[in-house]
Amino acid sequence: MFDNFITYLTDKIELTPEQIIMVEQVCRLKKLRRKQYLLQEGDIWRYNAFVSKGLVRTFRVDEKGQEHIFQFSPENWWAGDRQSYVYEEPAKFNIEALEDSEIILIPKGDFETLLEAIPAYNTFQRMLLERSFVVLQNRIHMGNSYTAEEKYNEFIKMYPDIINRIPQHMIAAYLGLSPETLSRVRNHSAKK
Amino acid sequence: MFDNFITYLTDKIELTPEQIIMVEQVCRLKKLRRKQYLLQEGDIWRYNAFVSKGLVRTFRVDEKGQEHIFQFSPENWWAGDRQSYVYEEPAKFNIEALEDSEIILIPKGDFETLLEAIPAYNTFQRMLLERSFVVLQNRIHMGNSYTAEEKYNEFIKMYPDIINRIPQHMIAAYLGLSPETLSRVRNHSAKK
DNA sequence: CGATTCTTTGAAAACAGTCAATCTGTGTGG
DNA sequence: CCACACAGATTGACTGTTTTCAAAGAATCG
Repeated sequence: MFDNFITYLTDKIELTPEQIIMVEQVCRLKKLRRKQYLLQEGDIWRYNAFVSKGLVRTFRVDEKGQEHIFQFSPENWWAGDRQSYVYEEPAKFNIEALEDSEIILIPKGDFETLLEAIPAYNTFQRMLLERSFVVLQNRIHMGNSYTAEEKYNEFIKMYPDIINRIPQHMIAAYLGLSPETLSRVRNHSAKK
Repeated sequence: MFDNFITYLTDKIELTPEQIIMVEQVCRLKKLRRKQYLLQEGDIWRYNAFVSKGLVRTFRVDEKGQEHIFQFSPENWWAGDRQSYVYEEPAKFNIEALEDSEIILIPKGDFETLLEAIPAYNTFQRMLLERSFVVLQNRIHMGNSYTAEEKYNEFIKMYPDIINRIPQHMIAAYLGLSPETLSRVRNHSAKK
């Protein structure tokens, strides 16, 4: 039931059989159908969510009603609203399934217990956060210095495996472009 | 000598006298004069750097030769290149003093030892990283959905205390605007 | 198949960037 | 103490990229 997740974990860190049981005991499986929400803006996010199957998007709606996608999470990625999680305040993000998905939820309290009980996991978790930090940093740089075309090229270079599972206008919403601009960029690039 | 830093730390977490000594023993003081560099692109960054006095900027130069400022670090903030630090690869960033500054350097290895020896510090460090993550997240959103004017207003709201210590064209380089655009935004806003 | 959703295309408008010149203030050296 | 040089800020005119609005076409889901 949690095999995907356990495989993912034991791939990264060594776990004793007892520790594996410990992990399994705090896992909860949640199935989502396409278009179903895992988190709605305004609710407080109190989980760590591992996508074991499917694809999920984390997005935000701005004052003008426009959607901005923060992250796509396919299998073996995490999803969540860190701001809501850390500060325990209402989420600004929504999380929605783009495909029928299976999510493993670990409640915040249990997760913290895990980290304390398994030092290697604590270290791994910190590394994960540091890497995510670097990714965000590069996205800021990209946003400030790349043209629309460069942004798109960077995206297909970074995420070649998921582009065909995501509607184009959502890639635009991720890159901070209008759908029309992205469409033009794609066709124009092809011409050259 | 390291008083500022020790005050900062004991303000956040409880430390025994022995632990304080432990911390002090791994600290190194580095004085920088205005325009001096703490890190140059291409070098590997192996420290944790706490600004105990002065002001420092972390920036990157893109292919077109344009500067993009990632962060300003005044007193009681940290500076560094996390990508270089984590992956031990050549830095893409430069760090330069904007004022005569005093920096406390803790070598990577020593810092990790500290975190292991002082669990409370480990937790605090993780919280710091999580908060930084949230800040970056919001900056991405800002970059994708704010106009030039909104970006500037957000900046003065977030960092009212340092705006008068930073030349305007550097604020522009931080926000991803041209200096001319920022100048116009400021005057135009005043008119209304 | 029917309806919705997604993509493409065109034309016009808005926004920010570039280039160039001028203006301002500051600090340095004669 | 003045004059000059230099870095930074402002302004204007122009350009270019991206957005917006609108409509039509294509694809997909139920």
